[in-house]
Formats: sequence, structure tokens, C-alpha cells
Amino acid sequence: MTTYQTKISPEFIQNAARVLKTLGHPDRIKIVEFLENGEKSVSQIHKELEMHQPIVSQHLKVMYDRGIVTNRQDGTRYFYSLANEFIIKILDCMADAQEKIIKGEWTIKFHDN
Amino acid sequence: MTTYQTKISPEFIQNAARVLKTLGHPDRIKIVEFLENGEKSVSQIHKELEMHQPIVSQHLKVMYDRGIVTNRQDGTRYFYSLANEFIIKILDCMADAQEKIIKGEWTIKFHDN
DNA sequence: GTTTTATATAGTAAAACTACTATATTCCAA
DNA sequence: TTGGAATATAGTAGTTTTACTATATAAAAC
Repeated sequence: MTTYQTKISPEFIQNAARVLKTLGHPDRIKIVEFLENGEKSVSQIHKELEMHQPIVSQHLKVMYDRGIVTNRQDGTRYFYSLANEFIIKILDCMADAQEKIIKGEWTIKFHDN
Repeated sequence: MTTYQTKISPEFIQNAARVLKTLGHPDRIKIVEFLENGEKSVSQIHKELEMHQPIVSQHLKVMYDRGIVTNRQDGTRYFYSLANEFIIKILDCMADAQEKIIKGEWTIKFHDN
């Protein structure tokens, strides 16, 4: 039995899995997409995306822990921004995919719900 | 209060979130990467990736439900393959990211564990 | 027909996630 | 020094995932 050698290293797979899983929540995708326009404070996110403030803080904390966002404090405000290129690339990937799907070039077919 | 209009449609965000969340598991990333080389039977996956067979079937079922893989039956075997381009793009994205990180061009910094 | 091989499914305890309410902390302004 | 604004944190019930064991099903081989 030959054991398959992944191209992506086991360690990176672990990290990528955490990032992808964390991004796999509608609210968090919205936040991350919003942050693509530049850094935002918690209240900007909470108001413009119409999410409860503690929810926003909670999502931001999780994303901070997992290397998706960083922040900067200014007085009583915290401005959050995207922490690395990988997230931007994933966002690009999603925007691309959406376009292709709209054009009918790609299809995603779910088998539940 | 202006409400932000996401570039990515709410419906697509929902779907993308499900896909990303599902991909956000180390075993599933390994399986998906393995399938990039062409369709594989359950036992090929189970043997070469050294995962228990029911685990493999369980992951494949989840990924089938969520539009990540498809399958084809041949006698008693099921051959699974990647179901759409989006998955391949995400894989590319990960391979790219890994390379950039190794080169030191990108960094991902976790703040927990 | 019986056995073997390949795969799926059921059941389940433990862990992680989610959404929410309530409260604490910190900084600024009056 | 007090009040308010901005944000974080604690606590928690309900839900979903995860990893595992055991078993069922179905096709092929004998």
C-alpha cells in the first residue's frame, strides 16, 4: 500500500482548514467582504451590516484568533482590517465563482435541503 | 444609517459559507486534494490517505450533499470526483498561499493555541 | 447458495459552534 | 467625577460536528 504524499503540507492543511472553517459563516463572509473596502470600526460593521454588536465582537474575536483580521485601537474604538493576502484571494475566488455561476459557466448542485 | 450592499449576493454568501465550512476540515482537504488527480474509489482514499473507511464515507457523503464531490458507481465500487471548478480554484488558492508563505511573502499569524 | 469485498448507514458520546442576554471595561467629554 | 459611547467579555441553552463502533446492503466471486 503506497501512502499518498499530499502536495500541501500537513501543517498547512491544518491551518488552512481552520481558516476556511472560520470563513464558513455567512456573517463572517459579510464582515470580511466589508473590510475589503478598508478598516472599519466595530460600530460601523454593526450598523451597516445590521448585526448585533456582541455578535460582531464575537465574530471579530474568533477571526482575530485565527489570523483572519487584525485591529488597531484609537481611543475607545477598534478598527479592524484584513490580516493577510490569503483572505483577499479567497474573496476574489468567491467573487469570480459568483460571476461564473451567474453566467452559467459553472454550476454548484446541492443534494440536501 | 446607510446599509451596506454586499458585492457578493446574500444567496451566494449562504452557499459559499456552506462550501467553505465543509472544506474546513483537514481530512476533507486531504481527500479533495487527492481527488484533484482524478476520480478515486472509497477504498483508494481510505488506504492511501490512511483514514478509516466509515470516516471516509461520512466525509464523502457530507461533501456530496454540499456539492463538493460527485460519484459514479461501478459494480460494488463508488468512484468520487470533484464536482465543480470552485473547489479546484480554492485548492489552487491554498497551494499558492502555501508557496507564498514558504517564500516569506505572506504570513498568517494565529493568536490562540 | 454462500462468502467476500466494497461501501453505506445507524447510533452515540464528546466537543465545538451559534445566538443571545446581561454585564464589565475603557476612554472621552462635560 | 460623572455620564455616555464604544467595545469586550461572561454565561448559557440549543444545535451541529466529530470520531468512533457496529451493522446493513449490494455486487462479485466461488
